[in-house]
Amino acid sequence: MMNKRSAPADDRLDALARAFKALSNPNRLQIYVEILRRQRQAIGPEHSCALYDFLNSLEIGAPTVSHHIKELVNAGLIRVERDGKYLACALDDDMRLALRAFFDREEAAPPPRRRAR
Amino acid sequence: MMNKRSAPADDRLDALARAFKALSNPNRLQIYVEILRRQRQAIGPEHSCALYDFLNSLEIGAPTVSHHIKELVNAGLIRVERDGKYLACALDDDMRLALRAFFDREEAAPPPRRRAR
DNA sequence: GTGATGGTTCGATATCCATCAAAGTGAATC
DNA sequence: GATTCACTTTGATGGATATCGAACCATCAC
Repeated sequence: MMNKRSAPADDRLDALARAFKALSNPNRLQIYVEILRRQRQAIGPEHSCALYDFLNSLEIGAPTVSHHIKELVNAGLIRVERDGKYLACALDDDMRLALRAFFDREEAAPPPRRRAR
Repeated sequence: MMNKRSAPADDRLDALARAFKALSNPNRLQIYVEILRRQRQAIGPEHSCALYDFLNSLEIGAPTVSHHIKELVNAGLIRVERDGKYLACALDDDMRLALRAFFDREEAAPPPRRRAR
């Protein structure tokens, strides 16, 4: 019956908590789902998923979308690349699998890589 | 290319967003994990998982733990029963599986039952 | 170059959240 | 029924967050 929590488990849980926080905002979740959907349908492996794609289906402005995308990146949920004028958002599949494993059963997943704050 | 989002998908996403929000706080996540762990180890199908069990491993007070438990219930993540003086917290397995399915692939899960606010 | 388009950065603001201490409730025990 | 134990309710408070408009930066097309 350990008192307080152990450090490594803490790190892992904190990373998960950050991911959950990123997904806790409906608009951010919607963005994540959209990326997931496009990836799943393999609409285009490249491009797609630029900021303005989300802008039309979400009643929020461009600055807010930009902010949300950054949050998803910081949480390790997606990766982003500049493609000329456009943005190219892609799921981080390691994180997706880590999250799935978390709900599979506890202690099933290796700690996802940390990212900058 | 539907504009704005469709209502039923919205409901489902909102339910997920609420669940993620509940798990976004490290202390609340810790509580959830603890319940998950005890359920997994089948330490005792009954009792266990009372408020004071969490109190010792979390550097927060009893009112806050009480508040967190309520949030987890409202998010549909756990269920709670009074057992005499004590509390009996148990995972909601439907929600756990719905969350797992979400990370499996989008649109794989039936909408989890709604709960009172 | 000039424009236009896609995206970001910067305050500002309004709301929400985690936490606490103090007081309250309800069940067990004496 | 008085005490204790487990928990809850009720403000209060400090800090985080979502969103915006305005200004800014980068890239593409002339």
